[in-house]
Amino acid sequence: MARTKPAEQRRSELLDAAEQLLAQKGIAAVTVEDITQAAGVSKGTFYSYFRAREDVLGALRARYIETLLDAQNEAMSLLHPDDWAGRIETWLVAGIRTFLLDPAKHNTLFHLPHGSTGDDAGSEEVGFQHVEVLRSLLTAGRDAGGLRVVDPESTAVLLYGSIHHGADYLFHAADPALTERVIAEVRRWCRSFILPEL
Amino acid sequence: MARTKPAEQRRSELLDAAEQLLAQKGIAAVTVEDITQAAGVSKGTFYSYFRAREDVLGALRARYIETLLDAQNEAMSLLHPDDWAGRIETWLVAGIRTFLLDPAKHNTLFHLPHGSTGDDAGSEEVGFQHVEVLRSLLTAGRDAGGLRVVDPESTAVLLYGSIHHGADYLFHAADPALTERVIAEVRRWCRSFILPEL
Amino acid sequence: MARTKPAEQRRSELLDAAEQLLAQKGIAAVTVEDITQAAGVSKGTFYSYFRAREDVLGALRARYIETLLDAQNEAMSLLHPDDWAGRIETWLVAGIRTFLLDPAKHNTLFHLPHGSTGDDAGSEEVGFQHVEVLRSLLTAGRDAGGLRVVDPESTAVLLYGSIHHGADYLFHAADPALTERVIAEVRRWCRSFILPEL
Amino acid sequence: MARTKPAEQRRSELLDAAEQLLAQKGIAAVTVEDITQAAGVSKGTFYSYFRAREDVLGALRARYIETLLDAQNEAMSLLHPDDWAGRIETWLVAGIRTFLLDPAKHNTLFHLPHGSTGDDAGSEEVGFQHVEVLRSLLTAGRDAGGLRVVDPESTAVLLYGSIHHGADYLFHAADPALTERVIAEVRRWCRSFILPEL
DNA sequence: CATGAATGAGTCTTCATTCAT
DNA sequence: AATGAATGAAGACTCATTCAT
Repeated sequence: MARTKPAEQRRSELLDAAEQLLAQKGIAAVTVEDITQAAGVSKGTFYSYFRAREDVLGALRARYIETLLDAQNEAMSLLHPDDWAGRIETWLVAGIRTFLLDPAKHNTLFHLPHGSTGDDAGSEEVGFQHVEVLRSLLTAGRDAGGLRVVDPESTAVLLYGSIHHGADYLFHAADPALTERVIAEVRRWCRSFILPEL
Repeated sequence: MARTKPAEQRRSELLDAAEQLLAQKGIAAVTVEDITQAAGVSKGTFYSYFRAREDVLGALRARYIETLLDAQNEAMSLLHPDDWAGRIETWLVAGIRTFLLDPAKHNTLFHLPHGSTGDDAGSEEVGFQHVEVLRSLLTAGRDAGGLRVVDPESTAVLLYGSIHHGADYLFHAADPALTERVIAEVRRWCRSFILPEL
Repeated sequence: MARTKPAEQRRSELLDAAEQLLAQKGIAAVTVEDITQAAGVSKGTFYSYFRAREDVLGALRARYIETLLDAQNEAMSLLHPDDWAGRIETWLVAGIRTFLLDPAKHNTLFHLPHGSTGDDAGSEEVGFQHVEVLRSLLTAGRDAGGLRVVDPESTAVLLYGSIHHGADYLFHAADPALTERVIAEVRRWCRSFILPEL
Repeated sequence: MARTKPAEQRRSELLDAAEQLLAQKGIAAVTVEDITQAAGVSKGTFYSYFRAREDVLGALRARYIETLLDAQNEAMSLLHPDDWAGRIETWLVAGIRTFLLDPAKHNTLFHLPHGSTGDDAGSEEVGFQHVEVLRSLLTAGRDAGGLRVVDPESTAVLLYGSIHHGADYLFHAADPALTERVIAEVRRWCRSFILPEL
């Protein structure tokens, strides 16, 4: 009955199953047995791939962030490298849009009981990676003379917060018109606020 | 042995104890016994004041939001009513500062396991009340001719997100200098972005 | 707010409330608070009238048995004292009929978790009083030459068992026709089995 | 530390332990921990075999009834098929005797708090199976011309009630002499009441 | 006498984790 | 490597009972 599979695939299957369940029932309600059952393996197998139940979360979060960043970067890559404001705008809007494709996934992954995994959850929760990407963009754009930014890091923090919360808010508001208006506002911010004065 | 107290006080004490513990250990980790012990009452007493363990959260969240809004409104009230940009700036900065006075409290109160209480938790989580206050300010300021805002609601959503996440980020970054820089950036936003062109 | 009432009445009210609730929810599910609330008194008051929660049961059982016996004896009293078989028959049938008027009451009162009140519950459960009445009748009838009974006590035990269980069974079967047939059978028993040979 | 056993055996052991304890302390007083401790397993194991504490009852009742019926049928099988009265008499007396071998077991198994499991508990409590066997015997005996019975079903109900309650009564009375006298009375009933007139 | 806030022992149930097979 | 039976610590919740007012 026991069918050996490549370790990486097993791990992936477990991760997929967990993600699915997490989105459905929330973190607290998903048991290890739920996950292994959904993945079609025995309970014991879980512990060959993860040291503890909580470890899945870290992996899933990393995966989600990567996916999101990929989507944003890909959208951004279509624009001309010199179009700094446009690229940032595109990057931000892609973030909102991608999030809204499957908001439940993000919510369950990142709205965690504090202190559950420890303290490293915070860095992911707070979007260090995203902020870092934004900061780089802003800095590069400013250094290249394409953006008017006084403090790239602070701006990155606040800008990321805008869309991060904005997306959350839009999900809860569930108002498509508002979504478009907020996106328009983001674009406006990028244009008026970031564009160089010339 | 049983020392009767006014119901409202008992409830408050339980709430205080819960808040304290929540900030320390996170929601998931706080047991009813923890709370009652900290409040100096027996386990059973808890259930005279709350129907279930989860009920405390709603109360605490409401309390936190109220406190935060009070602090922001109070700070804002010191400025001249016509100083729209200044008032908004002050309101926003007061939010960050108040949050940073006890960031753990906010984090544990609002970063919940998805689907736990389920219902209206989302609206609190997403800061409907704060956004609403901001929107009112922006609308009033625009109508009074003191602010240049295209879409007050969208702006409110994004602006609130900026400081909401900004505060979170600053807490995790734990860098006082960055805090000041971000606050400066917020001020800059308010000035350059919201002030009328004249 | 505290309104003093004659002790006996208070006790009665508590008993009534308990009986009502017992019939509705079963013994295990009825709490002291349920009872006191239904009786319109405070929890503490309960303990002025009963030493413990379980004491109500004894009282209620006694009350029920008394009522049942009264009904049976009254029905029996309408017949001529010399009509031994008829009186016994009437007494038995009255027992079944009275029971069927409110079977839930009996069930909740007597189908108890064993050992709950201790051991004296058994005597009530097993109908010592009823058996004793029957035994007296049978003995008297035999001694008066009106009944053919070899062993009045054994006969009483078995006869009482017949109708006791018969009533229970009829309640569960919920078949009015069967009820009448069983009652007819009881009458037949009494006639053919108990009547003197002449 | 974990010693795996065949599921059926584990289940049996848990059932045995529960039965033992039930007889000793009554249903309400037996905790899941009592049972698992007596069975030598951990508390959690209980819930691998039963969905809830209450589930044990159904299983035990079924087991008891089966055992009792087996004993009665076996005793009856020793007699000649045509000896209808004798077979019924034997069946009845075997019921009493078997019951008296371990009366506590029956008492605790069937004297339940009303409404606990609720559903089909009643049919077991009221001895549907036993009554059915008796009814069959009486009908067959009558049809074969070996018994004088007007209404087999009613007779079965009352007859079963006689011995059912009789056994209970005898257990509580704890008087061996009375036991024999009651059994003699049962025999007399069967002879005089059921035998054909010839 | 009556009240009802407070007590706290007692139960059921869940589930992460282990480990003999 | 995989299995899944077994573990047992942990926690939520109930409720009979007490007692200060």
